[in-house]
Amino acid sequence: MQLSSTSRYAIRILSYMAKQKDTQHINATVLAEVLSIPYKFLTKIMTELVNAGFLISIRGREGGYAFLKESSEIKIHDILVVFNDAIEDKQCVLGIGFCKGNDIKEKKCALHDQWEDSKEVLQKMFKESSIEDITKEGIKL
Amino acid sequence: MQLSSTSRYAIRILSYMAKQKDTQHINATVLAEVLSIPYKFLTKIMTELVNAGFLISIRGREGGYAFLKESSEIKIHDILVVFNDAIEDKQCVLGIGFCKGNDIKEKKCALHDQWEDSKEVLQKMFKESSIEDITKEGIKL
DNA sequence: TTTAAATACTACCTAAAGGTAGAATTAATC
DNA sequence: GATTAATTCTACCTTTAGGTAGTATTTAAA
Repeated sequence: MQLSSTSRYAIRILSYMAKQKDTQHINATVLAEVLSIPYKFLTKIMTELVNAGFLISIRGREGGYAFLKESSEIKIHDILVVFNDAIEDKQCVLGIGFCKGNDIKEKKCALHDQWEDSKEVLQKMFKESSIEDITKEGIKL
Repeated sequence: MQLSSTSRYAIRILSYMAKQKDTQHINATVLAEVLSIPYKFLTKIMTELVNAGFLISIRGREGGYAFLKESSEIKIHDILVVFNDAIEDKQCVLGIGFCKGNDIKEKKCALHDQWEDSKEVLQKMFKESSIEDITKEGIKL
């Protein structure tokens, strides 16, 4: 029960980039090094972050990546959506296709009520926390 | 961000078994059928549930599985531990090995504070809910 | 204009999760 | 005692996530 490592990498990357406010853009070699992420895997993730519209890439020599969206506008939830790691509203903790929620009592799954509460706390956290929010001085990435 | 399907199967199996109070024991063929779990995969899980001490197996003709532990004594958390799906106390949402929690501010990861709250809600749910608790009339498995 | 340093694309490799197959073992019933 | 219905063991197959390799493309600097 945890986020995929791809999602975790992505969050750390964006959070680190947000911390470097003074820098115009930053390249993959540096990111891979400071964040201890395999270079080739990181570039794959970067391309997805560009395609998702969070970043722009500057190609060629002296190139790199920079924010397209404001870091305050990028919520953790948005990142999880890109990497298929978000908790769907209707998602049931015990599986798919047999829990029909509160409508009909018969169709509730065994953990339905307990999960509803936890799910809301998690979703709230992911939907309300932006990259800017989680990027404070003194944190480790 | 969800439980492994193995864990979900295991919870559903135990929950279904707990519902059949009058039945002494129940066999794999029936379980696989009513729960729509591939028979061969189910038997693999059953063996793990036996080895974990939740169930006993009755081998040979007319055999099957029965509870060894009381269903009220089997917490969801215990099941998740068996299938390496539990949330560790120290587990950080952004990865392993770089978030040292509240001790030193410098070592907190970017989502530390937000995750702490959610983690506690989840852990509480998993640690306090027993198989008996989640096995109520009118629920779908 | 060449070179070097960067991203992008395509294809593949590896490990783990999910799932399957078949034979061995066990024990009640005929 | 033979048969049958059950669990168990060992080994393998398939899919997906995580990761790697190599080449093409882009562009600033020399």
